[in-house]
Amino acid sequence: MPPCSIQNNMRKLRFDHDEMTQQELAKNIGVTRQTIIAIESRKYSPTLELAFKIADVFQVPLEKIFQYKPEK
Amino acid sequence: MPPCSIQNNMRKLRFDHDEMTQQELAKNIGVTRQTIIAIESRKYSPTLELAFKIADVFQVPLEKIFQYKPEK
DNA sequence: ACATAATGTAAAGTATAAATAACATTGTGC
DNA sequence: GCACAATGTTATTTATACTTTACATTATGT
Repeated sequence: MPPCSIQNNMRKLRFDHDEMTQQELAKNIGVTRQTIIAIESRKYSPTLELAFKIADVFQVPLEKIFQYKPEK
Repeated sequence: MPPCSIQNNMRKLRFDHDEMTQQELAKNIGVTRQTIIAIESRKYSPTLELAFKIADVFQVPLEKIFQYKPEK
C-alpha cells in the first residue's frame, strides 16, 4: 500500500550509529518505539519537530535523512 | 504566546518573492489560506510534507525557512 | 467616502500523527 | 531445543494539523 510521500534512511543511520536500536532512538527523541517503526516503514511522515529531533540525534542535516517524493 | 516550537521566515520570503500573497502561496502548495496564516503566525507547525513544498516554492533549503527551537 | 484586496480571527469538522497496549515474528546466543 | 532481545503488526485512543465557512480588520486606490 502506498504509505507516505517522505522517504528516509533512518535504518541505515541507526546502524551506522553503533547499531542504535529503535528503542534507544525513541528514548533519545522522546517518542514511543511504535512511532519509530511507523516512520521507518513509511506508514506515515514524522512531524517537522520530530524530523528535526531525529536529525539532531544523528547530527546530520534534516534533508540528509528525509527526502520529499511527490506522488506523481 | 509561544505556540509551536518551529520558527520560520515565510513572511520575508513571500515579500522577497514579488510580494507573493498568502492566497497565491496557498494555491501554489495546495493548501488553504488559513493554513498559511496559522503557520506564519506560529499557531502550529507545518507537516514535513508541507515544509518541503514551501521550500520548493521558494527554492531554498528547508532549513533556511524553518528552524527548530527546543522549548528549553 | 466607498470599493476592493490582503490579512486576521474564530468555530466546527475531517484527516492524520503519536501514544498506549497487547501479541506475533525474527534472530542470536546459550 | 529454550530464552531473550529486537523488530513487526494490529487495534483503540488522544493530540494536532488542516479544511471549510463566515466575519472582522487594515491598507490601497479611485
